[in-house]
Amino acid sequence: MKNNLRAILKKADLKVTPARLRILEIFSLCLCKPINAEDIYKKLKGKNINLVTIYRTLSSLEKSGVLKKVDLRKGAVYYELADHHHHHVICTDCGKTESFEVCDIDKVSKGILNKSSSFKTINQHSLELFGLCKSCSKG
Amino acid sequence: MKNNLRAILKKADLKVTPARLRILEIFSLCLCKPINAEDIYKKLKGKNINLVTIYRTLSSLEKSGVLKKVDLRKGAVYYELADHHHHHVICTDCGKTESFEVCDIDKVSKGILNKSSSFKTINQHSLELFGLCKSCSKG
DNA sequence: TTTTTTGCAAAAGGTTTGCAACACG
DNA sequence: CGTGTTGCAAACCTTTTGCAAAAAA
Repeated sequence: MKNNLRAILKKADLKVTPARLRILEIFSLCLCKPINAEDIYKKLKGKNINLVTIYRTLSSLEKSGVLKKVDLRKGAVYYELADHHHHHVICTDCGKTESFEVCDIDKVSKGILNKSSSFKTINQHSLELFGLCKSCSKG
Repeated sequence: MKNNLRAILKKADLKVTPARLRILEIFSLCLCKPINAEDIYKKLKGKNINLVTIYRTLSSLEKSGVLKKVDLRKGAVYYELADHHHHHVICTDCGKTESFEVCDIDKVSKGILNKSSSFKTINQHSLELFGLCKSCSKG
């Protein structure tokens, strides 16, 4: 597993350092929901890793395509592994997050590009659904 | 037109004030692309309206459903009128923004709700496409 | 007149930057 | 050893908050 993480870093042209391994490890264990810099910082409490390093690592990993940003409308930037395409449903009350894989955006994108006079390519998209989970919609 | 704006504020249960009219006016003239607090502040330079007032107004207008937030991945919150449903294609290089109306998310949402054991309702969604415009993809 | 709204100053997040020390390859 | 990475402190930028003065209904 550790080797797997090393490989990811090498492929991304990033040097293998303890901080980066620890951060990547968190993402690989935490498949459930996107996390932000502060979340990671807390999980690494006592491991002597600076918040600044976390921000810088997140940024490098995003630029090299290992992580992607997710907008959860929470005032901080959240990230998750970019390894498989999916999206989220977020409870606007308690923040509960569920993911889903259905996504026809590529079709939509093609249609847009055909009609658009000014866009050439579309390579990313954000799609998040917001609503209420069963516990929060009671009452 | 001014009357139209007054009506919007009244319907939203917000008192009619010069600051709110000016801010709403900007949105009604600026149908093209989402704007943020700072943009509005600049457009109102010399009109003696405080940045704080702008933030508070944006917040009230969003809560009452007149405006909606748009995530353009730019580090600040952008808003636009919530009057008709559409989404955006954003150039990740120069920020050029185009909008489109096609959207089958409601179907997707229904599917998700049917399958989900923990979500009850979905009432909003974000969907933005990111890519390169023709000028930026040259070279 | 009562309740909101506004301005000002200040604080509060979240994120970025400069620079010297350190560590990977 | 050279270049990339880290820690620290400080800066930055966007947004929020407290409070008294001003304005809407």
